Amino acid sequence: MRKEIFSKKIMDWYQANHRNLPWRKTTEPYKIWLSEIILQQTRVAQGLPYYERFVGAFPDVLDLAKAPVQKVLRLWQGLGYYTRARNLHRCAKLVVRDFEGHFPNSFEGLKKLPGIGPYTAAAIASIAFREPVGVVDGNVFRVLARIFGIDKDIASDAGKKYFFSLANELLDEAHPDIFNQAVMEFGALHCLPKNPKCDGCTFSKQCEANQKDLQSLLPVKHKKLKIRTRYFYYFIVRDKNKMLLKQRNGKDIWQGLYDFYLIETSRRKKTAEVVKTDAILTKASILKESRVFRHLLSHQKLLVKFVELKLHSTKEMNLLARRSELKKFTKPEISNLPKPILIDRYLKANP
DNA sequence: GATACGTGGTC
DNA sequence: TGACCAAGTAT
Repeated sequence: MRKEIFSKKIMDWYQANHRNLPWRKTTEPYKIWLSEIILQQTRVAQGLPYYERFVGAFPDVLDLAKAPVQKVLRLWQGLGYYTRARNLHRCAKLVVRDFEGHFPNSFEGLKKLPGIGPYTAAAIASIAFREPVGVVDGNVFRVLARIFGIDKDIASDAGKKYFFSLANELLDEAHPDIFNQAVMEFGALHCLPKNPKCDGCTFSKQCEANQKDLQSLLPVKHKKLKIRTRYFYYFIVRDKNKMLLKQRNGKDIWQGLYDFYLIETSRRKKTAEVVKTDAILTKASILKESRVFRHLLSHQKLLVKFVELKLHSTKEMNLLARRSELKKFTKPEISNLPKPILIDRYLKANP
């Protein structure tokens, strides 16, 4: 699609469909900046009341700079990402001190300020100063990836560069403010992440994703596998020639396999702390405890400690067994059970 | 490049 | 219901 066609269509759509938002009624850099910081990773509906309150409390950058940071944080309360509020305040003070209350009027100048990255610098430069620089946010990634059928990974540096360069090629240099907001608004209202409104879309014929039915596959975002860290405390409870085991069920790892009595905590704790959380265990005496075993799964890191306990009576053991759905096994029986590899390692080291 | 940072909405 | 996502930035 020719650049002129794209920009005309998207800006026509914008003129007909855009929301009336307070920061669209001004070109004051202060208010554009304020709105952009508030809207970082934040929906309009959530940020709007905060914007109104900030403008009411701090009509210009000097008011904001003069305020104590606590007052800024108080107004920000509930919005999240609180570093934004601290940087907002830092930035206001810096603008007053170094620039006599005037924001730098260029993309490069703006990007140096705290809390202003490539997206926000481009947004302020284009909207407040009409500098022809393209914005690239989550909406722009999605809209361009779909319409132009781009399958580059938006999480990679190369992908980001590609989209930034494409956005700048397409940009209507005579109306960078309208163009940029048009692409974002189109992504926010029409070309939605799920169930985009392709029926009757102004780009239905030109859109690669619509033509090839790739809407749900674009944009491509390589999701980084995040590895969860879990803390396992295994208690080895023996009584005469029997020991307690439990068959694992549910949706967790090692389904159907057997392991020892397990207490899982959200963070690393001392064994004594963990024992205290259990009425029966706390009365037992600790025979010995192992080092922390590190066990890696594809998407989990287990930090496991084994603790051998001596209960004072068979009665206590039975109580514990019943409450925790543990079962008693003798040693020969255990060797025939399917058990997690970690347990196997421990048993071999401690026969 | 990966990760932390918050809250609220969506399917 | 547990991801996934939302006008990203700083480290």
